[in-house]
Amino acid sequence: MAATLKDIASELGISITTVSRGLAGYDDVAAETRQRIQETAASLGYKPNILARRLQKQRTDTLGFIMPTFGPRFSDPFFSEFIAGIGNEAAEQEYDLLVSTHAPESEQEKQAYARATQRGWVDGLIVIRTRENDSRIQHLHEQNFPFVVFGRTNLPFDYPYVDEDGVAGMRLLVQHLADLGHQRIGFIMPPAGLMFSQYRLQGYYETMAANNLPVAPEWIVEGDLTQRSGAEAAEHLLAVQPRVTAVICGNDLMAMGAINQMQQNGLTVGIDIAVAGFDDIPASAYSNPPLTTLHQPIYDIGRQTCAMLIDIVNGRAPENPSVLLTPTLIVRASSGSSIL
Amino acid sequence: MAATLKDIASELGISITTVSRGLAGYDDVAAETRQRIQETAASLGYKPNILARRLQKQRTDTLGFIMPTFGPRFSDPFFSEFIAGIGNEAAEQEYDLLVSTHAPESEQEKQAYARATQRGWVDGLIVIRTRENDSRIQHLHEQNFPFVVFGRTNLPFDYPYVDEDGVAGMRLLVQHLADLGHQRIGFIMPPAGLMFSQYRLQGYYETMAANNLPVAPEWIVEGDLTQRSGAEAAEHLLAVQPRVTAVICGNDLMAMGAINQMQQNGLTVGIDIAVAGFDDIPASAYSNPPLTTLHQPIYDIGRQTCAMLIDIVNGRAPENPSVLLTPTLIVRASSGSSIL
DNA sequence: TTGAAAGCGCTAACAC
DNA sequence: GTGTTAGCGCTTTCAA
Repeated sequence: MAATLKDIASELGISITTVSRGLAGYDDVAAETRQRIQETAASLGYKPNILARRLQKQRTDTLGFIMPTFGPRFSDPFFSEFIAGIGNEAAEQEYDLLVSTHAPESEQEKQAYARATQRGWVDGLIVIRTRENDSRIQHLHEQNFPFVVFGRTNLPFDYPYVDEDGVAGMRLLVQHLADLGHQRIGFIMPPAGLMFSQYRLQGYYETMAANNLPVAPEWIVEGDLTQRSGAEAAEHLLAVQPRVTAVICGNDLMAMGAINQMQQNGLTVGIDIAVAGFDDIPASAYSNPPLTTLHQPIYDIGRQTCAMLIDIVNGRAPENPSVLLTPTLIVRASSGSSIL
Repeated sequence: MAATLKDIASELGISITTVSRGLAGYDDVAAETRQRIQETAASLGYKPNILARRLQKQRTDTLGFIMPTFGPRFSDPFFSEFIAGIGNEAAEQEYDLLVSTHAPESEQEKQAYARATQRGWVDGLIVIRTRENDSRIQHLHEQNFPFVVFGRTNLPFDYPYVDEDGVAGMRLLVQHLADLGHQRIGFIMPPAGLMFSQYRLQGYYETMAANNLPVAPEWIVEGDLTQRSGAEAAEHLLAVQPRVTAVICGNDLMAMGAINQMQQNGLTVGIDIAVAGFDDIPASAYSNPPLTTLHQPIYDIGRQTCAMLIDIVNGRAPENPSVLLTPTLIVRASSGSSIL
């Protein structure tokens, strides 16, 4: 039912080649012929078959993004914003975006990467939520397949990435709390296997040390980035005596869970105890109390990551293949005021 | 560099056809031949070119999802969860998911739909956030292109959809507040152009009337689904005298903004004033106070929508092409207790 | 200015 | 069991 070049050609009694060129706007087609071709194409409702074109051109004009999702109730505002960023950049540069979702480190995820690097699937991949010795990056590197990472990993070769400087971010945050007079600062860290956890943890240790503040092992509790785990971690932290006076959370979602738990325990967050997050998701400005956090420009990071990938798949060297952005400290009521 | 069937064939001195069949596991290939084919394929690192296969088979095994996004800071947890739902269902049934993002009603969105219905792009589309006389649905219907909608619209023909019963949901919620003794109940409605706003508004009117409660026009303020707009709308509502004693918000995000604003005005939400949302995003359980809301199983809706679409693109009639789900009322502290 | 022909990589009907 | 042939729809040399 859908019209092809062949249909137009036979309708007009000319060759497929000429039709193809006429439609493509080549100037070696007589103006009158082109005119007739375009009219016929329009009347037949011709639409090029993108698959055929791609097979011929040997490129898909498609980018892939394999989302690591945890469990069924996967609802992290981070991802909507990131997808909007890469999606808009891709659309502007006329690329399609293929998205798939898999549990991290699962067999399915491996297969998804194996498939994605087949010819004809996508021209390049975006990788996020890096892990230690990230096998995805290892694989892509070995296959010599184009990719850009949001995040870094500890593998002994170079690869293009955009990342936030977690160490610097935590430095700002810990220093802020230390300046307010806090001495016992807990840390609800993100899953240890994620690279950004390590940077944030490192920043925490470094800045505590720089302020001559000791760190008790019980002050560090691991969560899984959800509100629920933040609440559970807070429960553990509060049981440790002498109690911490401030708690830094590895992301805003956990911070919200932690705040909720503290409030249920009768504490007034921002007065009895200080809490801070990481990410500055929109909700953090509207929580009660509003959340002190580190702002990351997720949308822009998405755009930048995508733009870099498009450069790479087109054989252009990215201007800067190792982008490191420092998060901005956003002070709100949850970290309270000086307790000196 | 990548090996093709041709490479394997010439390596082995046999025909491409035999290689193709050997790899596909047809049983009309000698076991020994198949063996050799597979070994050579493995050693050459053969991976089928998906584009060529799709061109031949005349199907893309890909589904499309065009996200309506508003502004750069687009960060709605609803979408992560929905994408996880359709993504997982698609993956299980071996479909790819093509995602693009465009501002609703924009020229780009129109073009995206026009492109998506070209042959070879995707086999079917998922449409969400329906609007009045939704031009997307009109277009897809006219083109006779396979699609499934999450939501409904007011067009005079049938189409497959999954939707929440917004009228029934609001009935539960308004009744809950009326039962608590509230008589002046405000409504921060979602954008009027969205169909679900109309259902929710209708449910609000109907249930107010059923309880013999009058509705003042000033009690209805329109927001844009973001926290910010919820806060602004609340500010307007609070200025109206006599003051409403309860406020229903068209989604949880606006409810959080509204709560924040009320608190800044010195009100204790859940005591001085009741607030409720719609969606039950994970954050609503952890807000302060926790939010009374209507639960929608977004993830399952995503899966169901996607499964229905896959049925349709395969020419199977969906079991039930018009699924209407009633949201569940989740009562939390934000709606307080009886004020009788 | 136009057309014939080859080819992108794969599948499948049909013949041997 | 295996090969020949045609074809999916398009682009692009090369000749005319």
